[in-house]
This record gives sequence, C-alpha cells and structure tokens, in this order.
Amino acid sequence: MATKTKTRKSSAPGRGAESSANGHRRTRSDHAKEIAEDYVELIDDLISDQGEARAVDLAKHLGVTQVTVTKTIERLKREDLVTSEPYRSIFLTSKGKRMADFTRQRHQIVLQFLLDLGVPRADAEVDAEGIEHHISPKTLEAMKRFIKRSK
Amino acid sequence: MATKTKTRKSSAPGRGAESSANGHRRTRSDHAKEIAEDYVELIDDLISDQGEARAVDLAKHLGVTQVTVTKTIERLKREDLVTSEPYRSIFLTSKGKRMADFTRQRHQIVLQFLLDLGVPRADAEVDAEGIEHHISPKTLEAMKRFIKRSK
DNA sequence: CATATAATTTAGCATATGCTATATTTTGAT
DNA sequence: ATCAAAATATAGCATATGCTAAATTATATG
Repeated sequence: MATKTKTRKSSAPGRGAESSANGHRRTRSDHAKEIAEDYVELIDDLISDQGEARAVDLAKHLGVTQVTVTKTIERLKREDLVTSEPYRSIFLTSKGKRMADFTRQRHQIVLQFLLDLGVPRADAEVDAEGIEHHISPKTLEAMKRFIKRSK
Repeated sequence: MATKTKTRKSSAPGRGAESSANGHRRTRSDHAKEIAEDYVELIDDLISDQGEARAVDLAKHLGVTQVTVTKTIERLKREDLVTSEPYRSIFLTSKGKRMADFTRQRHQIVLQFLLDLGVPRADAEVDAEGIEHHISPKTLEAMKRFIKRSK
C-alpha cells in the first residue's frame, strides 16, 4: 500500500551523522548548570558591589520573580553552591565561589574577544552572556590568543 | 537583630547593573527555541541525507528517547514548524524549512569561524552546536568578516 | 515601640524536557 | 498472508524553571 519513495535502510547520514547523541542538546542538566553559573556569578557581583546578595536583587537582575529565585536558590543549596538562612541574604560556598570566579573570568575573556572581533559593545555584552556557557577550554584558549594578538 | 555590616539601600551595582532583566537567562521560551532550532535543522539534514526524518533517527542523533522526541515534535507541530501523521515520518512546514535553512547557515559560519580561529575540529563542532543559538546578527557579521580575512 | 512597607516564603499551578514501561501500528521476511 | 521485529504512541512519573496570590518575617520610620 502507498508508494514509498525512499528506502529506510540507508543508515548513517552523510553529514551530521557522527554527532550521534553528542554535540547536540546536551541533557537537561546542562541547562541547569548554565542557570547555576548565572546565579553564582551574579551573587558574587552583588556581594562585591552591594555588600550582600538579596533575592530581590537577583530577581531584578535576572528578570524573574522572587519566587523563581527562591526556588532556584533551593536547588543551588542542595548542590552546595550557596548557603542562606530564611529571610537573610545569600552567600556562596567555597565551591560556589570557585565556580563564580571561573565563570567571571571566562565571561571577561569572551566579552573582550567579541569586542576585539569588532562586535559593538551592546551586542557583545548580550552575546557574551549567551555563549559563555558553551565555550570549551580549547576555544577559550583560542580566544585568549586572539586577544593577545589584538593588543 | 545582629550586626548589619552593610546598608541595603545602595542600589545600582557598579558593574553588571545595566544588564537588569536582560542579557541574562532569557526566559524559558528562549530555551525552547534552541531546542526547536536543533530539531528542525536535524530534520532537514535527515531528509536530505536519508530521504526522510524518522523519530527513531532524531532520537539517536539527539541522544534522547523516542518518547522525548515525540513530545517535542508535538510542540513543534503546535508551533507550525513540522507536520507528521501517526506512525509516519516528519516533515518541515515552510516556516520550519526557513528556520532550518537559517540555522544551518549560521551553524556553518560559526563552525568555520572557530576552525579559522584555531580551535581543533572536534572541539569546534561541539562548541558550534552550543553557541550557535546565541549569536546575534552583529556577531555573525563579525564572524563572516573574520572568515573572509582568513582565506 | 508600634506599624507600614519591603522582602521572603509557601501554596498551587503551568510548561518543557526528560525517563521507563507498556500498548499499538507498521515494516520486513518468510 | 502471517508473524516477528522495529517504530511509534500512550500512560504515568520526575525535575527545572516560570508564574500569581496569599501568608509570614524583617526593616525602617514616625
């Protein structure tokens, strides 16, 4: 019944095949990790700039409600990235601080890289936020080399 | 009461302030859009390479189960990006095809850019998948210029 | 110190993505 | 044509992120 125009049994697409189960949408936990990086970096910034990190400020900066912040903070607590007592401000654990430091450093490199590449600052800042979570060590090094070259 | 070491009312952190509610984690729908881009691009590739796009192949390439694919395809149908009948293969709508074309073009540019930057191919391929969804038009143009320069 | 305001939490809900187990349909081989 | 295998769908569940509304706690001000 019905005309089958193509056989199913060809297997292994020419291009895009070798990526099987990799490279692509990297499991749900990767997304959660991006969120975690955003949070710890912002918490660290707020502590530096304002002396403390309050949920209300996180909410403002992240563009979400305080409820969302509270729930995400609960997860970050479970993952030993932050600590906080009810109705008090939020602190980073040493693990959280380490993540924040690394994330910020990477962020600065990506931003400077985009600027040196000729991307207008406004766009560079937005894009840096978006792509920083997906930069491998190799790419980060290539970006560093490029920045040095640009000096 | 306890000692308060810092006042709360400083407002406007020195750096990282102007990003308020922007630049950062851009609403849940942005994540859904990334997934959509991955799907339509892969569907288009599979149709080109194998003649048709089956859920089982999508699952294999994306590293998720067929159930997850089915559910996401349901959403993409609602968004008028794909069509499919029960137990049949998946097709792109014109809107889906347009998205796939744009996404693939952008992907190629990002990949070539990373390669020209000196990133090893294996890493470049993984990173391209990760960052391609976060590249603004301005950055894409800067990447194109860089590629031309590298020729 | 009493109280209004601000910040936080709790409760309840929605959506997107992911899973396993099981049922159903299609495909392919005999 | 039958029947086993492959593909797909359905049911039911879990987690992460997001929301509004309402309750609770802390802070600031008179």
